[in-house]
Amino acid sequence: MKDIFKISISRVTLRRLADYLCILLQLPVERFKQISSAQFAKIIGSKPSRVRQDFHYFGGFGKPGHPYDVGILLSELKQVFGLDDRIGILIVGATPAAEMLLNNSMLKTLNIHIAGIVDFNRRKIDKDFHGHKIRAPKDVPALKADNNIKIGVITCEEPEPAVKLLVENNIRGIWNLSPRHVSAPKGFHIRYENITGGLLHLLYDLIEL
Amino acid sequence: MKDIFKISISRVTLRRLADYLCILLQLPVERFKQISSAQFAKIIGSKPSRVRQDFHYFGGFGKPGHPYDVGILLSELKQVFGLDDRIGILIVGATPAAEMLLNNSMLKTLNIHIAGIVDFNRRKIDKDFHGHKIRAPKDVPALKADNNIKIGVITCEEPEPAVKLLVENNIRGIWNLSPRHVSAPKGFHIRYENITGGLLHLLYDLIEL
DNA sequence: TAGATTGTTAATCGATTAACAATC
DNA sequence: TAGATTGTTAATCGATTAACAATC
Repeated sequence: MKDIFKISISRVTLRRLADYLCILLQLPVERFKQISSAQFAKIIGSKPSRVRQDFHYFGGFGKPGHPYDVGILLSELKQVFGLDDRIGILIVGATPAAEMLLNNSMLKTLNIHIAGIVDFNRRKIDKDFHGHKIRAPKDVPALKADNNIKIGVITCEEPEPAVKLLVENNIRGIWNLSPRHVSAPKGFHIRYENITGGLLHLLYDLIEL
Repeated sequence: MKDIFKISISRVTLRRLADYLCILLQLPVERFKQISSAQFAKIIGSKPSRVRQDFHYFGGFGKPGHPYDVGILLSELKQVFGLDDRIGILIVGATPAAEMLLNNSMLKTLNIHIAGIVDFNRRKIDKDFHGHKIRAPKDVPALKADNNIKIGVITCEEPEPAVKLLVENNIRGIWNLSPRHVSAPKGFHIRYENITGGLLHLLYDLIEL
């Protein structure tokens, strides 16, 4: 990463960079000390030139004549996403989606930890949820102070109160796994993750004529 | 949908069409009998001309001079994704991600039902999983015969045996929620759903300089 | 009819790709 | 050095957008 400026990177490129990172983390380390743009492209189903162009936006991560060094690549890609610090996320909603995140091995590998699970339902508060104590909304400031919480994840069906809570606590990244669109003030970043979208796309692919 | 031919539609357009459909399904029906491209664009954070262009690939879903009729739009969009028939999906892996899908209200609304949950772990087979009996891999042919199963969902960490099972049973849509990339023979459609990709994108957005 | 809003086109903008110079 | 593979450019290809004609 040679540039100090944060250049404007397209959503698709950024998304692919995330995929590259996840692929590297899944690779058997002993067998892959180096990886070429061609090998990479084959795994991900892309083209070597696209891989190199994606890296090029950040000045390139290799040296001409040699395949990429997996260790260097990993460290550069982690830096792109600000993963040098340990990142905390706050889950809003003690739901099956929350459990899925608790169970997600990639998050641990990325040095992203679940700093707490909050629920609005009073009967759930203080109960155990797969090894985590469910917290009350009023506990969020204390949790945030201790855990470098950058992102709040909305896993409940109704996103409005969750967004309100995150905005009040100035948690500026909002990952919306609920089915409804929602908005937040300027300075907050929301991502609507419509999981069924991928399934529908697949259904379209299956239609034949 | 005026065209009989399946035109080549870009991934981004198709993905937005899925989002449009999900938004319509979440809209309070009483208040929205009609919706204009401008209203739509505002909800989804897009532009009216892009909404209309997306619909235009399918010949357009409205009549000049009038906003779209929500009922017609819903029916057209469902048709785009082949949702006129009741679609069945098979879940491979009795995992938290599987529970998340069982709990997903959008799937029910889309007339997509979970036809069965299969696991490779013998100790899990025949046990109850949130109201579903966990099935053995050998039961898949019978399940498929009864349930119009179009898609198999891989929710376990290790995708290889799951893909093998789906290919053997000629389930041609493979929705891979596992962290690893995987390939399948020609004629099968695989979608790798890297959920952490969205989270990483959000982390990038939060970096400031 | 007049007004509203779509369908459709074409210009603009951005992403992909191939080609090759650079260089380890 | 020669070979390999990157970094970088520029051409091509595709998506977005604005503008307006069509029309209910």
